Amino acid sequence: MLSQRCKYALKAMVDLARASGGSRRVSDIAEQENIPRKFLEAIMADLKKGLLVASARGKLGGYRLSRPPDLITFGEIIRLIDGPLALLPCASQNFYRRCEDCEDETACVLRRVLIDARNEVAAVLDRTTLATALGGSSQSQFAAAVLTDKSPISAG
Amino acid sequence: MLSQRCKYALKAMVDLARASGGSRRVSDIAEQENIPRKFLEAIMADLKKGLLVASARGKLGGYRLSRPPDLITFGEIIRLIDGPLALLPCASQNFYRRCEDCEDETACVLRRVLIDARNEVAAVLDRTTLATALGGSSQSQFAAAVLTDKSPISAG
DNA sequence: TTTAATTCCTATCTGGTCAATGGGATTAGA
DNA sequence: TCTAATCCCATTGACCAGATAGGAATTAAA
Repeated sequence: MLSQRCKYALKAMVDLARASGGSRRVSDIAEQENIPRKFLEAIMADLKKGLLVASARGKLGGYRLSRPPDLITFGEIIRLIDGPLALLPCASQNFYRRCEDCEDETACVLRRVLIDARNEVAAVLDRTTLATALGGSSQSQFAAAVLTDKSPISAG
Repeated sequence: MLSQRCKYALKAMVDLARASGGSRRVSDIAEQENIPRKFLEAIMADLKKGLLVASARGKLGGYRLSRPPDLITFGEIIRLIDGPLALLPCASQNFYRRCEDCEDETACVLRRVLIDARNEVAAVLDRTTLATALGGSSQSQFAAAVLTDKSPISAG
C-alpha cells in the first residue's frame, strides 16, 4: 500500500498537470485536494528535491511541473516518495537489496513469482504518464520517442 | 512492500508445499528458512486461523497444508497476512474502502490508474499457486476446473 | 505413569516510521 | 514597507512491526 504522503504527492502532481504548465500555490492545491496544508508543503519539498517540480518564492510564488505532463510517469513519483514498486527488495530493479535470510537467491521460488508481479505493475505505472491519465491522447513527439526507445526511463 | 511477517508466511507455505502433504515442525521450518522460531509460531497461528494450514499438537505434532498446493495461491496468502494487493484501499476489490479526501471517486484519475495496476498484480498472484511456483506443471483436475471457472476463488 | 516434545496462549518491549503541526526565516512583488 | 508566498527546522503523538518471554495445554512414546 502507498503511504498517505505518496497518495497526496500523486494527487498534487495530477493537480499541477491540470494547470497545464501554470503555477499553483500550495494552499490552493491543499484546498482543492483536501490535503493538510503544512503537510503538503513538506511533500512539495520532496518533489522539488526529486526534480519533478520547480518553485517560485515570494508573492505570486508557487509550484509547477518541471517537465511536460507526458514525460512524468506515475512510477517515477511513487519511487521518489515511497521507494520500490516490488513486494520485496530482492525483487526490485531500482531498489534492489538482498534478503538476509535467503541462502541462494537464484533458486528462490518466491522471488521468481514476485519479480513477475513487480514487472506487471511496473509496466502499467511506467507506461502511464500524467498526460495519459488525464485522458489526453496527446502525447508529445519527444515523449513518444522516449517511450518507444530502450532508454533508461522506461526501465523499471 | 510486504511485511517481514508476510515474507516469512510465504516462505513457510512454500516449505510446507515441498513436504508434499506431510507434516513439519515449526522449529524445522524456522531453521531451514532462517526465521526466528517464536515469531514463526505466531505466523503459523495466523495461517491456521485463515484455514490455509492445519496442525497437530503434542509430540509428533506439526503443521501441514490444509489443501493441495495447486489450490493455494500466493494472492490468498498475502491477503490473509498483509491485506490488500492494491496500492490504495479505493482501488482494492477485497478490501475496498473509500478515500476520505476524494469528492467524486468515479471521476478520480488516480484511482483509475491504480485499479489497472492492481488488476495486473492480482492476475499474477491469483494465477500462481504453490504448485506452479515449485515448477510442478502437475495441476490437479479439481484445480484446473476451479481456476478456469468463474468461481469466487479467482476473483481479485 | 512419567517424560519429552510439540502447539498454543498472553503479555510485553523496543524501535522506528508515519502523519501532522508549529514557529519562524527568507524571498519577492505591489 | 507591507503582504503573501516558499522554505527550513524541530517536534509531537500515535501507532505498528518485529521480536521475545514464560508458561499452559496437549499428545505420543518410553
